[in-house]
Amino acid sequence: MSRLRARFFERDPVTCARELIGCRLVWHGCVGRIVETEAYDAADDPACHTWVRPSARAFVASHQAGDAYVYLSFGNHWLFNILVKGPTAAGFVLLRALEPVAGHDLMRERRGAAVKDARLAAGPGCLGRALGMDRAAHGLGFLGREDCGIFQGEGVGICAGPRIGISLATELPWRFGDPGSASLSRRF
DNA sequence: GCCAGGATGTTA
DNA sequence: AACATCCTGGCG
Repeated sequence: MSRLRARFFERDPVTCARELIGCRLVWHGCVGRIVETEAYDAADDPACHTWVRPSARAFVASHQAGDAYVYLSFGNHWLFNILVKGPTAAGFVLLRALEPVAGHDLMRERRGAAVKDARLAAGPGCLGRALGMDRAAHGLGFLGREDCGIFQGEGVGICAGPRIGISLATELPWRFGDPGSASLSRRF
């Protein structure tokens, strides 16, 4: 299985978001198959943080492709994005859902014993919680770390639809997923 | 099953 | 004031 390098993220966010479906995320003892992502474009996407946040624009300028962009949403949910930054485009890919592959015990500890395995990281907030995400991960170049990374997966059917939970640019079909997965945050 | 509402902290 | 969310409870 081949490890994704920063080069993978030196392309436009929509392409990256789509091609991440089916890949495996390794994160400090947890492994999950990426089954849902969203793309956010730094150039002209009103839903992207760069649209209204100088701090997000500064992040893009001062970090490298593949670095983690992590922030707190609604006061309790750490959302895990990956910086995409190439010659002609920049933005973020939000990781929205994983199918647990390994580290179930760790994830269950953080999410609660009652949560079904398939639902441990089924949603961006749940994913952050399951992985133990917090501000310490923000800005981290994790692709090359021993205990972290993303690895190529087998090809799967990928579908697209409108992004979830936003109020601007809702017409863009920039949510991607494996429609057969039981770990989607919502059905397509 | 579906929907409305509240918790909660950071940014601007 | 808004927000890239989640869980609960009320109602069919």
